[in-house]
Amino acid sequence: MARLDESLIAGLAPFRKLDRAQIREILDQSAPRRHDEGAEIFREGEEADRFFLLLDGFVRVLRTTPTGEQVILRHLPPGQLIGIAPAMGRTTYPATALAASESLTLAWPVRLWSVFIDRYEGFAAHTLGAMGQRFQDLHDHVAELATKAVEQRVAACVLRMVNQTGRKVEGGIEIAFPVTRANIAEMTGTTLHTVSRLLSAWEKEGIVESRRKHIVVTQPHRLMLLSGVVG
Amino acid sequence: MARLDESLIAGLAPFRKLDRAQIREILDQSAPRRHDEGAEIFREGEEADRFFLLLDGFVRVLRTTPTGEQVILRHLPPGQLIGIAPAMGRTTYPATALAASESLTLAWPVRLWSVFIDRYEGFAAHTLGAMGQRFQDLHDHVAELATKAVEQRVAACVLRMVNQTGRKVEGGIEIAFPVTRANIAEMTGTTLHTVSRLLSAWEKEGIVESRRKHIVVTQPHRLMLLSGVVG
DNA sequence: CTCCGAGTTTGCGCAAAATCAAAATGCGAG
DNA sequence: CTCGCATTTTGATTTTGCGCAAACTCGGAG
Repeated sequence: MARLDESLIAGLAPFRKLDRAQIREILDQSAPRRHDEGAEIFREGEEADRFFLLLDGFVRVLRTTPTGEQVILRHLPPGQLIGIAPAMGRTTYPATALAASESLTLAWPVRLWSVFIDRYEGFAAHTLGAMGQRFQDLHDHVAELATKAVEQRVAACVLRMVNQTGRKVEGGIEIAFPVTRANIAEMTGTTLHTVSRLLSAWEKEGIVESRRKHIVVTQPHRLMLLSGVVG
Repeated sequence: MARLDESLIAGLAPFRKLDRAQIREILDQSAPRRHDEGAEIFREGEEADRFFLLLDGFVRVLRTTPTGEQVILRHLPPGQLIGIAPAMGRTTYPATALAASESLTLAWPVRLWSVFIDRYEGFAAHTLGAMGQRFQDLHDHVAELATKAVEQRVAACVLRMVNQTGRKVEGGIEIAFPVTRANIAEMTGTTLHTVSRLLSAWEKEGIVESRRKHIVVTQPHRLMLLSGVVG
C-alpha cells in the first residue's frame, strides 16, 4: 500500500475540497485494484455497476466497431474518474477501458455515485468540469479527423500525448506510457504502416527518437509546425 | 405566439416532470427568440452568458479550425437544451450554433442554471442524460471518421439525419431541414464534389432523391447496407 | 544461447478521393 | 422576364495513403 499512499496526492483531485475525515470515509468504501498493462478495466456493453478513480497509470478508452476494428478514443491520466456512464443514465458502459500501463484504481459500486453527489461538496462540479473537458477533446478530435491530413493528425496525436503525459528526460520529452505504432494508428484513423513511415521520417529529421513502445520528442516545436496548429 | 404555444408541447422535454405552475415560472423568466435560417445563435469563444431551449427548428453545431475550415459537429432537434457549456464550468462557448432552419428558442441568463438544477426535479437528470447521449454520438462520430471509407461515412451521415429528423412523405423519408452537399462534406470530412458524385450515383440507383438543399431517402435499407452497420 | 513472437520497417502497385477546371442548373430579386 | 448568385454536376488529372508482402529487430522465455 506504500504505492497507494504515494499516489493519493495526485489522484484525489475530485475530492480536493474535502477534509481528512471525509476522504477517509470515501476511501473506506472503495476497493483498490491493480491492473496489469493491457488488462481490461471494464468492457463496452457490460452492465455498468462500478465507477473508478484512476490513481496511477494511464487508461486507454476504446470502442470496437461492428466490423471488429478498434478505435482509441482517449487516454486518461491519473486523477480522472472513469466509467461514469451510469451517472449519465446509462446502464451499460459505452466503451472499453484498458490499462495502458500498470495502473491503480479505486472502485466504488455505482449506488454510491448519488451518495457522493449529495454528500460531498465540489464532487458534482468537478465531474461536470471533467465532462466539459472531455467534450472539448472529442470536438477537437472530430475536427482533426475531418480536416487534417494524415501527417498532421499523427503529429497532433503525438503532441497531445506529450502534453498530457510528457515527462522531461535528457534530450527531449518522453511519453509516459507504452505506445505502439498500431496504437497511434488506431487513434488517428490510419494504418500502422503509415505511422511507422512517418516516425521514421521524423527520426531522420531529428524531430523524435523512438524505441519500441516508447517515444521521445526532441523538437516539439517542429512537430507543432507539422501538426498545423499554426498557419 | 401561436407558433410558440404549438411548439411547447414538443420542446418541453427537460421539464416533463413539472406541474403547470412550475412551467409558467420557468417560462416567465425566459426570453423567446426567433432565428432565421443561417442565423448565429451563439459563437465559439464568446462569453457564455445564456443557455437555450430549442423549441422548434434545427440547430447546427460547428467549430471553425485555426485554418478556417468549418466542421459540423452535430445537428440538434427541437426539445434539446443548447449552449449548456457554462454548466460544465466553461465561461465561453466551445462551439458555434447556427439555425439550420428557421428556429425558435427560449433563452435564459446563465445564472438561472443552478437555480433550475436546485429547484426543479428531473432537470439535472435530464441534462446528464442528454450529455450521455451526446457523448455516445461523438464517440460514434470519431469511430466512424477513423475507420470508415468515404462512401460509408456519407451514407451513415445521411442515415443519422434521417433517423433524428426524418419525416415520412410519399415515396420515402425526407430530412426535415435544409442540407447542402457542402454541409454533408463538412460533417463527413470530405469534399462537396465527392458528396455530389455519391448522391448522384445513389439517385441513379434509386436509393435517394434530391433537389437542392433537400434530400429524400427512398430505400433506407440500401443506405444501411452501404453505411456498413451490417457485416 | 537460441528460439519465438510481438513490434517495426520498407518497397511497390493500386484504388480512392482530392484538386483543378468548367459548365449547367435553379432560385430569388429586381 | 432576366440577371446574378449559390448550388450542383461532371470530367480530367494528380496525389495520397492503403493493402499486400516480406524482411528485420528487439526482448524475453526456456
